[in-house]
Amino acid sequence: MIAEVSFDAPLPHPYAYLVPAGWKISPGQRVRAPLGRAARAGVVVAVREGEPEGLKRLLDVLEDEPIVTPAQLDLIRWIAAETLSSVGSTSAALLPPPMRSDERGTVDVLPASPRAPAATTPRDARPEILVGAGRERRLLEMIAGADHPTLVITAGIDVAGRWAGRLEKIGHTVRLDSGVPDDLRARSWSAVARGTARIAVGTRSALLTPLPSQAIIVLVDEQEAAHKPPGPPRMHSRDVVLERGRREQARLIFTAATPSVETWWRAGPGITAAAAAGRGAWPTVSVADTRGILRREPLTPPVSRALRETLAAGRRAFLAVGRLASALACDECGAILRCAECAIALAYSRAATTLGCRLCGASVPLTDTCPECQGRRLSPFGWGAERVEHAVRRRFPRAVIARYEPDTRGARADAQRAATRSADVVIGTRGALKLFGPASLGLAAFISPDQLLRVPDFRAAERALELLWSAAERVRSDGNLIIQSQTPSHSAFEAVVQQDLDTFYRQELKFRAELGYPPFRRMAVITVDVRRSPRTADDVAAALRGSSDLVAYPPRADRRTTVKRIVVKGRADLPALLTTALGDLLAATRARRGIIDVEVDPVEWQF
DNA sequence: AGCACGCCGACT
DNA sequence: GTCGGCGTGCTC
Repeated sequence: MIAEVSFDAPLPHPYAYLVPAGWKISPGQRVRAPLGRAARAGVVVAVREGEPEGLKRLLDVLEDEPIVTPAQLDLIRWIAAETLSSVGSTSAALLPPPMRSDERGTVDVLPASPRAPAATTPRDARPEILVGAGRERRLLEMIAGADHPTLVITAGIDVAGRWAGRLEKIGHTVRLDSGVPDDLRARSWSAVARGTARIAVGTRSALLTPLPSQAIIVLVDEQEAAHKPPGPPRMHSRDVVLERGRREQARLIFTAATPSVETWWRAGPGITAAAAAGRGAWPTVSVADTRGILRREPLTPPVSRALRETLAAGRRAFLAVGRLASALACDECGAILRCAECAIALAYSRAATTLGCRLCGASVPLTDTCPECQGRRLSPFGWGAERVEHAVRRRFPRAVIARYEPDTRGARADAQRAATRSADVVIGTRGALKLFGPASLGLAAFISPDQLLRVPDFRAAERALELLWSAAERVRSDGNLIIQSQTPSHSAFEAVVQQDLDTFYRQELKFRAELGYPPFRRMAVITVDVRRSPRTADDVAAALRGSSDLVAYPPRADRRTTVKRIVVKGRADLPALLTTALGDLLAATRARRGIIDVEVDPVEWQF
């Protein structure tokens, strides 16, 4: 017998090995086999008869039974094809790490009996969408009331942990994410497969957990970009769940405060009623127009007033700032001081004597002369956390103010957590929102959310809505959410003011349809490393132009790095068209070296 | 991915 | 005269 093995390496094809006599090897089983000089772990993707000459022998099995069914192996193949990735790297990302040999022996991985029957006529998966107030309570009730095993997928390990705690109150819950030790995780995987564990929680690595038929798969916060982090499997968990649900006839439940535009569109008219029914308590939301206001003061009068009232009432306030720090600009010619290397605005901080580049870390001495016009009137614009803090301190000297810095770790993170817990006013970026529970704030104010709408991403408005809505849910119904903006009538702001999702999505879908964006077209971004292969970008662009069903935009250089990007649009069959068009280029070594990188259905638009 | 081979610069 | 850079190629 010959086993075809796929490895977790950028190898496009499986490799054939001789199965030693007497071994029972099936597809979906993980093995160790010699590859080059080393022994490596891989997954058996096929077993066949054939000529064994010239083949090496398998070294070892990592499990006595397959860890996935043939149907799931087929799903892995589908994911690999859709993402233009290898089967080996896709399965490595979707399966729990193999147990060490000293841990094995007690666990039978996949039993013969309860496995999902292959769907005879796959129907389109229609997830139930839980939106609006109380959606998490409703989800818990649904899981408690259902008589079927449930797999809950979250975007992050911390969220998985929180849900594990909530679900434990309903029934015994196992965790399948890397927040628990590997051996426990492997045991939980097999417990779910055997049907002895009824409720399981995990992140992306739990997406393929074998489930009995009629299982429920829940995707928590389906709109989260964190459901598609970098690295394999290069697919949003939503798309994996939809395909799995379609193949296995599973019941799918998505939760979202603000569903992705794709999900809203897929859900059909029913979601409009669901969103309307989900309108719960809501704070007073207002937009403070900053047009024509002197740019020396980050707090508009409405925000100052609300902050005063909030502090007087003994409630807490959150002031949201953008990730971009403030910069220096010339009052005479308007030039912005930029990093000579990276061309991005240098960050200005009030205390520092230098300007810093957020990208390359370069430090430039503070100057008082405009490099463009030699003018002497450089002044800060944009509102970094530091400048906002200064403004609040000046007005409210007795308030306890804490700043939330996103990338703090270790002891400093603990100190920060303590500081933000006891502060009256927390100033921070969007990451700070997770510090506050539902309806816990007296005031949330967005200092300059217009930045969110200026990022060059067609999902900018959707992202802005997500953030603002999430803030609104954290404000008490007798509290205030204030949005300071130069474009106060923007549809994302209007949606939060009116607590009306439907109008926003209708407009957004119209815009997406007109401009040919998802869900009406699929997109891909192809990145080519110019330094290592200068002509490849042109070769790729030429290859894409050969396909009449693809629209490829000209390669665009990224000033900050050595890459060029090509944006491609196509229809539902985009991955297949890309595979055909790029065939030889992808098979070449340079593709595997990461010189050509294809990201299908990108969610984070790096500029 | 890892690892070998292979051809050009600064040094025990 | 070697040690070592990483460009190119291969792994059943």
